[in-house]
Amino acid sequence: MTRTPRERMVLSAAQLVRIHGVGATGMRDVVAHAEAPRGSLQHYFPGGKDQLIAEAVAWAGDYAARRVARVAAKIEDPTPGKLFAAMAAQWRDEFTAQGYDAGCPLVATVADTAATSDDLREAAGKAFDGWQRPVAATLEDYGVPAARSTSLAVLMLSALEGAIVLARAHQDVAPLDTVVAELRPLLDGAASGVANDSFATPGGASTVD
Amino acid sequence: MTRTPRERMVLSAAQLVRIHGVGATGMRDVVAHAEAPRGSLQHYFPGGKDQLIAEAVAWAGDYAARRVARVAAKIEDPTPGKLFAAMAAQWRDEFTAQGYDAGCPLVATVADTAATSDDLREAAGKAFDGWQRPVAATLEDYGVPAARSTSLAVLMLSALEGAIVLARAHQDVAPLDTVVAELRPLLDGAASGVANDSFATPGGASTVD
DNA sequence: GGGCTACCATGACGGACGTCATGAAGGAGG
DNA sequence: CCTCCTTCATGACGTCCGTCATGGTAGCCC
Repeated sequence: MTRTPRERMVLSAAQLVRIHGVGATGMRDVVAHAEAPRGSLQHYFPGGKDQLIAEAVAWAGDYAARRVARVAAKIEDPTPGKLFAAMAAQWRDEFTAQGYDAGCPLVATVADTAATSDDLREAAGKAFDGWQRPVAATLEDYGVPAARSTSLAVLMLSALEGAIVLARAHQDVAPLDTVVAELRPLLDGAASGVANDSFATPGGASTVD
Repeated sequence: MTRTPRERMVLSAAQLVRIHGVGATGMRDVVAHAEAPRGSLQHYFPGGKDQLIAEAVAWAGDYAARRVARVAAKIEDPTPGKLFAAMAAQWRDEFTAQGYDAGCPLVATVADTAATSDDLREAAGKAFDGWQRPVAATLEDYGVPAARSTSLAVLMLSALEGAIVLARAHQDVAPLDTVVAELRPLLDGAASGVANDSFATPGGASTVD
């Protein structure tokens, strides 16, 4: 609570984007939520709404990255599958405790502005990268080969984001549990040096048709 | 092109939501895009914007379901992994051909309105169900046990939706290719009757910590 | 033909938005 | 004390939004 008004506004913007999306999040809503003076907007964010949202997206990316590091440190007997389960559990806990009003701000930003603002789309892309990097690094710590770790990190982020959307649509955490249950063996298998395609049809083409 | 103005408006609404999200899609934009008379809005959609968007979402769900059936019919020597690859390839092709402006309308609707409108959130949930059902049914046709097919369908939808978001953020189809490459062995393994948790730690708890 | 219904056209209303102009506190340094 | 600069306050402007009111046209049915 000792945060500067500027920080509060960025943080409030991120939270409001999670709930209402970029388009439906007004500048007046942000200052009201941040209990900040409205006049400060044009002072701290001369770039207008885009600058504010871009900073909120960047903050969200950093926050996600920090959260990965924090949760990874608390896993005992760590495996890739447990890391993914822990990441999903954070969303599970929030949904059950706080409801399904808030989703991922990066998804909301991409959905609303990918076609409209290159700046915001790029900011979201960098935020995703900043989130993906510690995931991949942690996977390597757990014994996943470097060549594989970024691929698995992309899979984890994709499955998690998609499950979040499904969970919100259904107001049910079941999709989160499902992707964790299904992905866990695959992820843990990658750490023990088992080849990726041990089950693939031998000699099968890697493209469809 | 022989579509009725009403159909054109629903279809245009769906396309505009894919690009701009729900909040930034205006009714005037819809009638302009559909080349429909503006006066028809209050006649065909007395429920206002919510009704129009809800119908667009429902249409999108039906369309996705039809597309699954259509693409499944064209796969030779079908396996679950090939089905997933084919579904991802449809998005891959669209991104490379048309650019990254348009995403999944269901994701955009959930991100924008999950906290605001129960009607739209529910419509999105039903649309996801209508999409998931033919996927699960096709998996069963391919030899996946019934108990497993819905779980894998949820995983496929989640991973696909998440990869679509990542692809749009990066303006690169790589995430789609990655999730297909990583998920293919797992999916194909499920069809040959291999147990899901063959790699899981024996007797391990299914929750983290 | 008269009347009824379906469909389309147009303009207006109230509100919310992002942005800007203007100006007032309030401490720092001379 | 005066001045400068950061920070905050407030009101206004122009635009766009979703919705509504009103009226016009076209075709079918009795």
